[in-house]
Parts: sequence; structure tokens; C-alpha cells
Amino acid sequence: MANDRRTRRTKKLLTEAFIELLSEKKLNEITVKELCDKADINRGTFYLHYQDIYDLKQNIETDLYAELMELIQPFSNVKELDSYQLFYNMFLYTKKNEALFRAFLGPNGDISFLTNLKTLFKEYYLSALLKERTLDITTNLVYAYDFISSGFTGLVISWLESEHPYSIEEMARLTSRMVFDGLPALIPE
Amino acid sequence: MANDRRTRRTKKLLTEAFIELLSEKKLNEITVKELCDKADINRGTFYLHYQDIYDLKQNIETDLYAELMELIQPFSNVKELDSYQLFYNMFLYTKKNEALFRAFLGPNGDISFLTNLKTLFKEYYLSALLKERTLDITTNLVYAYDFISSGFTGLVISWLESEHPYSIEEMARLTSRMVFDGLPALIPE
DNA sequence: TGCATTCTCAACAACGTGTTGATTTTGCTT
DNA sequence: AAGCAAAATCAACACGTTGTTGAGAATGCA
Repeated sequence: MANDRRTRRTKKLLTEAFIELLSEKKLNEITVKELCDKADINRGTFYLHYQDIYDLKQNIETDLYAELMELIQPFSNVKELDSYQLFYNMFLYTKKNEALFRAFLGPNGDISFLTNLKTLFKEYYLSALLKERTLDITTNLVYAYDFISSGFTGLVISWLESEHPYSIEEMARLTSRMVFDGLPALIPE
Repeated sequence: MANDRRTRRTKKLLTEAFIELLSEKKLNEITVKELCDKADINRGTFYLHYQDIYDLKQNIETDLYAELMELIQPFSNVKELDSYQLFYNMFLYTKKNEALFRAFLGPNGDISFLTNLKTLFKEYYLSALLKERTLDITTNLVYAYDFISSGFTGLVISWLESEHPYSIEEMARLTSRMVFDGLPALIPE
């Protein structure tokens, strides 16, 4: 059932139409009927694959998380962590999936997607540090990584929304500076 | 019309019921009917004050922004900026309006509320720096403040969701350290 | 080619929506 | 305390979306 060409086609069309709709209007304003009209799919067919719009959204997100984990995974198993490279890869990935990230992180986006993204990043990034050095996990440390992962995802969002005037390299470097040196490093004089 | 005791009562009841519902289910799952049942208000009355659920939400948010601006305003007009005090006041405010912030920033929350919160904070915090020192607004600087405001709101969210094991003082101090010294300041040894 | 699966189509009851007009209740005003 | 205006209630309405159904057509697979 999952690997029938017709099924793949249907899911693909619905997903594309959904991303497109999400750039126009809020999630709650999107009806199944409207989505199917845009995708040119019979409404009954939609219900063959998804329970409702939110189920569809959930499916798309789950696929994204899986890909992201594969991307981050290698970094948490290395002797010496290259933060810059991690940031770089993340920025690169968001650019490659730009339409999707814009939809999920933009004004009509989904706060739980953002939360999951931050959590994912935080877990791997923190565990990478803990493999580099033997440290106790303190409340301080957890909050510090909350700050960093939120700051980082915030940068991703601004970067996407501002038509990325900075290159991926510049964004990764800027992130590194904020994480390791703080604000003073970015204020002239 | 706005200052009738009946109107105030209706709006208050609807708002309270809404916040309560938002802690249970997602925004899109909340129907006008359900909301009015919970608030024990006639459904027709709801439409006397709001267009729909999202209009109600918008109204609540707008009130919040107004209060927040009054809170931040003084900080952007001072000769020497006390960042710690600003963070402190913000944490204090979120604690005072905890139910509301939990609803809007929690799993069923609203991404545009978060965005607006970040923007508000960023604008005032950045303009405070620019009054302290005469600087050009560079892309670097704007992104730096994106990072900070996202990190800060991220901390607020984590803090609220973790039943705040740290005091407001500790959170404000931790934020300061992340902003001005970066991660190394929080890693022991 | 033949079989199974998927998609389409039309129809259905059920439900929430937004609005209406008539009526009752409430609160400001003097 | 009385009178007037404004707000809340109630019942009813047409409307659109939802989720499901059964039968038939189209498509992919082997």
C-alpha cells in the first residue's frame, strides 16, 4: 500500500498543495475540500491516507525529523566537536528545504514544529559536548543549551525570512561567535 | 460599549474559558460553540464582540503587547542600560501572567505570538544599545539581537514548562552570562 | 492478461457557522 | 426609583465542511 505508485503520487500532490496553502493562509483556515481541489485529488481519497489536515502535517514533520536526525547524528559521535560545521550543515539543510521550513516556521507555522526542532538540536548538541568532556548535567548547562538552540533556530527563521543576505558560511560563523564569545564580540570597538 | 459592566464580564469569561481550553487542545480544535458552553455565554453574544476565535486570540495578544511595551519602554530611554534588570523584569512579568504565557507559548500555542514577543524585545533592547553608544546598525548586529531575543524567549519557555526550578534572579543572571560571555562561562573548569 | 488495489463519484447525515428578529435582562443616568 | 439604552438570551435559518458509504472506473503490478 505504501509503495504503490498511485499512493506516492497522491501523497506527493497533497503535500505540495499543503505547503503551498500554508504559505498563503493559516493552518486552521485550510479545509480538506480546498486542499483536495488544489491538489486535484478526490476528497474521499484524502481520507484514505490521512485522518485530517493535522495528520497530514504530522506526517510531513515526522519525515523531516528523520532526515534531520541523520544529519546531526554524526556530530554527536565524534571525538572533537566542530560546532561551526554543525551550524553550517543545518543552515545548508534549511536552505535546501526552504519552502517547507518557511511554511512551518513562518507566520502560519507550527509552534510544536519549532519546539521539536529546538529539542532535537539541543539533545544532540549537548550530548556531543558530554562526549567531548566528562561533565555533570547541571540545570545551568541545560538552560544554556536551551538558550543556544533557541538562538540558533531564531537565526534560521530570520535568515529565511530576510531572503538570506548572508551566506551560509557567514551565518555559521556568526552563530559560533554568539555561542562562544557572546554579544561583545559582535559590537565594534 | 467598551466600558459596560456586562461587556467586561462577557469578555472576561470568554477570555478565561479560552485560556483554559488552550491548555487542553490546539487552537484549531476549539469551536465557538464549545467556548461559549464553557464560558456559559450565549453563542450569539460571542459574535457581538468577536468575529471568530482568532479575533478573540488577537485581542488578548494585543492587550499583552501593550502591557509589555510599557514594561520595556523605560529601559530603552536610559543612559546606562541595565540588561540584568530588563531580563529580571521580563521573567517577573511572565511569571505574573503565567497561565496566559503557558497557553500562548506552550504546545498549543501560537507561533506569531512568539514572533511578536521576540520582535518587541529585540527592537527595544537593540535601540537601548544604540542610545548608549553611537553605532551603525549592521546586519551583524541585527542578527546578533535576533539570536539573543530568540535565546531569551526560549529560556522563558523552558523555564515556564519546567515548573521554574530556578528563581527569577538566577534566570536573569544566567541570561546575562549567555548574552555577554557565551557558553564557556557556563562550562565548569 | 488478470487480479488487486487505488481512485473517483455521488450521496448521506451530522455538525458548526454566522446571522436574524423578537424578547428579556441588565446597567448606566438623572 | 424610573426610564431609556445597550447588552444578553433564545430559537430558528441557510450554508458549507466533514467524514463515511457503496458502486464503478482506472491504474499498477507480476
